[in-house]
Amino acid sequence: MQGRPLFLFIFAAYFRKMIQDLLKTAIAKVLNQLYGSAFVPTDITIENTSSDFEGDYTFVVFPYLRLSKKNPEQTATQIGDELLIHSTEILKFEVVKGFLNLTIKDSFWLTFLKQAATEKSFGMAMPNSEEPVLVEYSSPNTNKPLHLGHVRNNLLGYAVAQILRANGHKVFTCNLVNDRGIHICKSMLAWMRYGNGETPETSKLKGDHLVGKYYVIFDQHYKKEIGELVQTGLTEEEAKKKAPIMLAAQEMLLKWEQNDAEIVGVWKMMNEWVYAGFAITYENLGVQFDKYYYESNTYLLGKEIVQEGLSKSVFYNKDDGSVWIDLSEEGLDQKLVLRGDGTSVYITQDLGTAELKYEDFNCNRSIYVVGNEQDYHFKVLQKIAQKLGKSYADGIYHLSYGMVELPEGKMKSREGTVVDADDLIADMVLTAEETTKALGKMEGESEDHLKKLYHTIGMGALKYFLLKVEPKKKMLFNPAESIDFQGNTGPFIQYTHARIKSILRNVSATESFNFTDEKIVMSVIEKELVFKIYQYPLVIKEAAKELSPGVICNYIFELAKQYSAFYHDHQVLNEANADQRSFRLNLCKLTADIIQSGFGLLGIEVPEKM
RNA sequence: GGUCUCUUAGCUCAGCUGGAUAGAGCAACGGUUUUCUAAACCGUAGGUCGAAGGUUCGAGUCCUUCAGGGACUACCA
Repeated sequence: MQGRPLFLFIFAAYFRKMIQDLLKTAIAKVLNQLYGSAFVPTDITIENTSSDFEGDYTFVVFPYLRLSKKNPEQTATQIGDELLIHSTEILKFEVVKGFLNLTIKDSFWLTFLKQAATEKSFGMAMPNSEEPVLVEYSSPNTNKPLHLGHVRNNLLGYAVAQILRANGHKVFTCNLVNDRGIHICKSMLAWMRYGNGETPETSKLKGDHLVGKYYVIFDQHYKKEIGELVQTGLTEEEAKKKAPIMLAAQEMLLKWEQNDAEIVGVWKMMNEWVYAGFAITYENLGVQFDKYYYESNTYLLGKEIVQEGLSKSVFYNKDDGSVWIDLSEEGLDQKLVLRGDGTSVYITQDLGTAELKYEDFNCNRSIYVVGNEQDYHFKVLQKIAQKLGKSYADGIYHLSYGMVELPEGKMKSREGTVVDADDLIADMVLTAEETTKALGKMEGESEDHLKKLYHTIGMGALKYFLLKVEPKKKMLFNPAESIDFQGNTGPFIQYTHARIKSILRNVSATESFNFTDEKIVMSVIEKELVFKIYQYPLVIKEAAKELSPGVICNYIFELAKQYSAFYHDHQVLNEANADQRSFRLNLCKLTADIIQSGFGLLGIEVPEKM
C-alpha cells in the first residue's frame, strides 16, 4: 500500500461513489427497516428509467411484494417515501405499477459535470492498478496477404488491449507469426518451380502479395494433379494425398525441419518479403505489438513439452511413433500432438508458445484473439495445459470471434474470394476523399493535412464498421455496398467531434467554465446528455468485462446522437446567460473528450475539422 | 453421426446480470439551413423477436424439443 495516499489524492475521481451504489445502499437500508429483512446493497438491482417515463433510475418492487404484503403501488410508494427521508440525492419519485422511478436532484448532475470536466482522463481507471494481461492477436500465416478477416482480428485485438488498459490492467500484446508449416512450403515450392526468380522489386508487388500469388499457383497445380489422378481411378480423397506436388511440399517441410540450407534460405527470403508487406498494412491499421513470436522458434519448445507429457504419461505413443492425447473423457476426441515423422503440428508449437509467453510476461491471464473456427483447438490446448499441470492453464482465454462472410459465403484465400486488406483500406481512404471533396468544407487546407484526414475518416468508417458488431457474432460484408459514412458510423461520430471543436475554438483559452448551479435550467435534452456522459466509466468497465469493443461503439454513438440533438436545439456561443453558457461548454468539452477517448480505445482517430 | 454456435423491421445490427408499449442506422416517404459545420436534426411507415412447449408476478433474454444456417470433428493452420 506504499504511496497509496498520494494516489488517493491525485486519482480522487477514480473513487467517486456512483449514484447507483448510493441508491442501492439506501434501498437496502429502507427495505431492511420496513420489512425486517437483511439485504445488502449488492442484492439490489436498479436500472436506468425507460425514456418513456419520468425519472432517472428505477427500482422494480415486484420481487418484494412477499415481504411488504401490499400491492405493487402501495409497496413502491412506501419505499419511495422512506427513500426521500434517507437519501439526500433523490428529488422525487413516481410510481407506475410496480416500478418506482426515482429522479435525482439537478445539483447532483451539475456537481458531477463540473468535476468530471476537470479530470484529465475521465472514465479511465488508475493505470497499472489491475493484474497484467497478455493479448495475442493478428497471428498471420506468412503464405498470403492479410484479408478482411485478419483486419477484424487486428482491430479487435488492439481494441481489447486498449479497453483493458483503460480498466487499469497492465497489458502486453504479442503477435504469433505462423511462419513455418506446410502452407509456406506450398508458396515456396510454387515459387521455386514457376517463379523464375521473381522478387517484390522485379514484380513491383508488395511482398506479401507476391508470396500469396504463388500460394494460389500451387493450389492451381495441385487441383490439376488431383483431377488427373481421379481420371486414373483414384478417389478424390486418395488423390489429395498422392498428388506429386503435395508430396513434394511435405518433403520440403521435412527438409526444412532438418535445416536444409537451400530450403531454409528460400524460406528466410520469402518470409522477409512478407514481413515487409505486413509492416505496411499494420502501419495503416495502426496496430503494434510488444513482442513477435515465430512458430519456427516455438515449435521446438513444443516438442520438448511433448516429451514432458510423455514422461508424465499425459500423452502416449502410437505404433508409428506419432504422439497423442486422449481427451475422450473430457468430451473431446483423441488428438495428435506430434506426427509420426516427428514433425510438429499446430498445437505442438502452441504448447511451446504458451510456455514461452508465461516465461516472458508472467501473466496469469492470457487472451488469444483467434477466430471461432478454432474453438475446438483452444479447448484442447487448455485441457492439455491443465493435464500437464501448468500454472498458466486456467488463465488461457480464447477470445473467439465470428467469421467475416461475403454474400456468397466464407472467404477463401485459395479461391481468390477474399477482400484484400490493402485494397479495402485504399478504397475506404478514397471514398473519404471523394466525400470530403463533394462536401467542399475543407478547401484551402494543405495537401498533407488532407491526406491525413482522408486516412482518418476512411479508417474511422472501416474500424467502426467492424468493431460495432459483437465479436462472437459472424458478420456480413457486402463489397457491392460501400461502408456508410452516415448514420451509425465512424464518420458521423468524428463529425460530431469536429463540430464541437469548432465551437471550442471560438472560446478564449482563459474563459472559465465554472457556473452557479442555481442559475442553470436543464432542458430534457441537456439532462439526458449529462446522464449519458455519467455512464462512460461504467461502459468502459462493461466493455472490459465482455471483452467487447461493440459496447464502446454503441455508447459513443448514443452519446454523439444525443449531442447532435442538443447541438440542434441549443445555442452555446450565443447563449446570453453566462452560467448557462458555461454549463453548455462543459457539455461540449466532455462530449468531445469522451468521443476522443472512447474512439481512442477503438484505435480510431478524431479530426478537429472535417 | 457427435460437439459448439447462430436465427430480432426489406437490409445491417443493438437490446446490461429476466422487468414497463422490443430500439437504432441504412433503404422508402415527408419536413428543417439569413443563427456555433445539413457527414446533421425532426417526423411517417415498417415486428406473432425462427417454431412449439416449459419455468414465474413477469421471457427477445433462462430450460427442453424441433426447423433452418454456419463452424469444428485432418498426421491442415
